[in-house]
Amino acid sequence: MRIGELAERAGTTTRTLRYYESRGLLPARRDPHGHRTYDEADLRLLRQIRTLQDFGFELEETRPFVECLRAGHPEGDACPASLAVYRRKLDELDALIGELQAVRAQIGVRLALAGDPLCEMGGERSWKR
Amino acid sequence: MRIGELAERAGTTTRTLRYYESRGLLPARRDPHGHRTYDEADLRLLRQIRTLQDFGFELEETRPFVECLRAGHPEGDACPASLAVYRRKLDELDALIGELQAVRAQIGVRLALAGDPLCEMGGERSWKR
DNA sequence: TGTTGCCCTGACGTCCGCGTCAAGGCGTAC
DNA sequence: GTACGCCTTGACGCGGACGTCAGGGCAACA
Repeated sequence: MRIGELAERAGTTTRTLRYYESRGLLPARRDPHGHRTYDEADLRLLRQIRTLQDFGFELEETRPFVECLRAGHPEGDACPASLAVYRRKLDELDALIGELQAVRAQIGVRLALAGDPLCEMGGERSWKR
Repeated sequence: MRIGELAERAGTTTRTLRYYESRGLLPARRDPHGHRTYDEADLRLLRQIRTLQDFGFELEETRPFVECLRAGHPEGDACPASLAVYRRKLDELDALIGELQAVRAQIGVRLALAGDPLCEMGGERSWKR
């Protein structure tokens, strides 16, 4: 299949695919016209990238997963390098979530002090006002 | 005081102050040499901006707080517009924290499925591995 | 023959909060 | 005189993941 079809089937754009190729993440074969050609395996790689992107992974962080799939593993996270990225991401998320919860608490306090009766306190247990 | 002193007292840089001025957030008087001149009130405004920036507020979101202080209120969050920003930020934070926790849980599950015995499950109660 | 539709490369634009460099002015100290 | 230190404006750079435009090619269909 060509780039337009792959983009559509993965819910992304041709620009994105060309960008991935420029980063060496998803290289394409070429047909006699110089047009990029992809197969079902490429679609799987692309879906893996998109899933991780949706999780907030940077593009470079998806590389181990892609290479793992290309190495023949059935899942992108079947390789040690992928698991290492998972663990790093877990630590990053924990740190970030902690900071955001601290900020949330601060703002909650200030809202309460400013006399907003709709504001509940307590942090993560009461999300809705 | 001049720009260098204000920057140092607020723990920031002259570049940052000129940028704030270019955004209309912290305009400066000028002395006969054309040099920017600030007073203690400007330092308070600047500290307010920096505090909110540290909280993750965008520069534009700090504007109501600055204007509130400039209007003579003792606190930047004493005005309705500031409180509105607080509430919007709370909602944004809750949404973001929720998403991040969902992602964290997903990654935790995948790590566990991939056979990482060090990984604990359960989301926000067990942050450390 | 012309129009449509897909593809190509190259390059500049976007957002945000500045960092960094260039080129120059003014005042003080040595 | 000249070196230093602070100030000025203007403008380009950065990072990340693309969006968008310019200019052109090739094939199928009417």
